[in-house]
Amino acid sequence: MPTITLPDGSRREFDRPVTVQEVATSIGPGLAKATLAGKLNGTVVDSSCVIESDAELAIITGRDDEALELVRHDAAHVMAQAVQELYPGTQVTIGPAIEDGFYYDFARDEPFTPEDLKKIEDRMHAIVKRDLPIRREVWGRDEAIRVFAGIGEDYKVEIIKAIPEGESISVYRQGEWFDVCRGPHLPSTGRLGKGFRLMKLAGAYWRGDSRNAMLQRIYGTAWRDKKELDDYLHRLEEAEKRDHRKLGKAMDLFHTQEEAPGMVFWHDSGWQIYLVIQDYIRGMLKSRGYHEVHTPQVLDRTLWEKSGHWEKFAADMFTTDSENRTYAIKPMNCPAHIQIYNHGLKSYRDLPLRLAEFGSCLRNEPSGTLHGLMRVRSFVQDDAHIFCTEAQILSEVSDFIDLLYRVYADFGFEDVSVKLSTRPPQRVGEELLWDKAEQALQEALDHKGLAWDLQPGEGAFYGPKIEFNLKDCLGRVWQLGTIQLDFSMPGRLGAHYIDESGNRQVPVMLHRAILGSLERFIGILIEHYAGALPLWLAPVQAVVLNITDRQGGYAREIEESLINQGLRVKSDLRNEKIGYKIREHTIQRVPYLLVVGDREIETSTVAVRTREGKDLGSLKRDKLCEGFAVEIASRGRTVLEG
RNA sequence: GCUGGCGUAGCUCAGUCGGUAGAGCAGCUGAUUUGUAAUCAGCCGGUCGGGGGUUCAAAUCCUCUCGCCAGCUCCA
Repeated sequence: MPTITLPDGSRREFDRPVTVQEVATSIGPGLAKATLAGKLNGTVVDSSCVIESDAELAIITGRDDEALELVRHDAAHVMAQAVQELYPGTQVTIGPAIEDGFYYDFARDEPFTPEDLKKIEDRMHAIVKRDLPIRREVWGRDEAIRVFAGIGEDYKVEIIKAIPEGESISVYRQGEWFDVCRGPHLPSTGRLGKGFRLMKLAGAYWRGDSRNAMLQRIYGTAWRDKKELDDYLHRLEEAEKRDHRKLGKAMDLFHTQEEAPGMVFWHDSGWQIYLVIQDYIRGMLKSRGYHEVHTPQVLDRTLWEKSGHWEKFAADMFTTDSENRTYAIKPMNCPAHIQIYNHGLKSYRDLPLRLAEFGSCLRNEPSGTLHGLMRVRSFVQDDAHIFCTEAQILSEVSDFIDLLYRVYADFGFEDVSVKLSTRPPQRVGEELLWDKAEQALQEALDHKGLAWDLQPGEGAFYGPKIEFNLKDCLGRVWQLGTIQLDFSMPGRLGAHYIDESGNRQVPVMLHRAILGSLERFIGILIEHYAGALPLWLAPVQAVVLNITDRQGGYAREIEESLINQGLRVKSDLRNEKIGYKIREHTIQRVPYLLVVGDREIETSTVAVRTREGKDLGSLKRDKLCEGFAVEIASRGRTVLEG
């Protein structure tokens, strides 16, 4: 005789087992109609779920966030049904709800075309209209295997076989169509509504393994109603406008071309950003005890054999031959930095030794992974290697995390996700060392009060690591900073120091980068700011615009004086209307437009307009300079005002 | 690397059934001297990613190849 406790604390007693739907009906007809599912003791269940004993229950309606996942999962099922109705013989595999939508992977010899997508979507709407009740059934294992094998669903059979013995096998049925599924689901297909759309086609390996067959994946997005869908589509459109590849072209920052896949031709404006960032990082490192070095691009194969790269990553390295010797273009800087470390005998007094380099690296990334500035074959890292003792790990990692967050904040990034990756199955080094290393990283993270996710087994073979990630405008996550402990390479390459008792010891090496690849970082910056970079980073910080030829001399004078103050300024003296020039430079995201006409000459001022279209009025020249200086020094935290 | 899609002027894009390539912007020239997001007119501009093939004829069809895009796999 269950007593149901509702979210408001009220209780309802029943003299027999009841379903979620029945509880809803007992509360009111409006709620009964709106019921999609229930949350029973914290777990989302079908509205048809029978409650036999006392429980806490919340009714889930379209207003609840939990409804989103139900809708998406149902959309996947409805899509699978539509596909199988339209293309008999197509096998279904898996189809989960994901962020913003859902997908379903199909096995079919013939590829789906974009036109098919439209047909499938139309059929989905038809299935929604049929408003088929969705019913949960529990099948026996053998029966399930027999039925699915009987209709030629080989992948489903494999899925069923993978379900642990003893776990019940639930099948959801909507009309003629059914699928093995853990659930829960909506009460009927009609509840899916119109808030979905099929988005794209893609290949995907069965069980995510590139050795397996390639399936056809159809991605869709699904929301609780049409309006939410439209909002989402609008957000996507806006995000696309921020795409760094598009903006990079429009703002003339860089280009790529066929002859150099995965490599960037930086134009002067883009390179300006690059240089400002390098200068900034240099300043930060200098004040924190780093020593900047510079090492060769190309190193003999034998060095890479010793470091272990040749064996593990030969396919990903570019190589070159000369006079019977084979060289590799460096994919990373660490072996070279160890060479510098190895020059001269090191004492424990020399540690920690922090060697930094804007190291230019080349990696022969698979062609399919290249992506604008985000994934390239040639890039520069703000790389550094810290050689230290085990006892120094914690403080070095902590200092690094402080520095990293300081840098990210200066660039305007607050939303950083942190991951700790621990020992992988294949690794070098003693367990005790791994224990210590993982603990040191974890301690440092907790010490800083950072929220982080654990990625067990995802560490490098030589040591655990912390990753700092940011999302791009399309929601893809990219790694920027990292700090990795390495107990292997220093020993392999013969690094050591003399400890307090006069014994030789192998130092620990910390690989660390804050921005990661400068290319990727600039890509993220462009998208984060939609091209409107803060004043200190903008390639052109201001443009002086004259109204007529009469102010040409004055405009040049302003331009020169600002350049002499170290600002990046241009003048636009073309014989064009002021509106035309303003439009052009606004599109180019120039932070400040300085308009000079006869009035400004008379008063020795400039009329200041921001790229957002805000008119700051006429400012005296020294006030302008001062304002710029403050805005730059504060990294945009204080901006120029009229 | 794998699956699917795409590649036309500097840029954004159109190009029907295979019939010999077009617009806007940019550029150049001229006029206009202009007050806060596009002044007007004229001109120039293409080996249709590249190779091979089918055809009387290919941007269009076939094939190989390169690059780009999306996803998957990978990312020391």
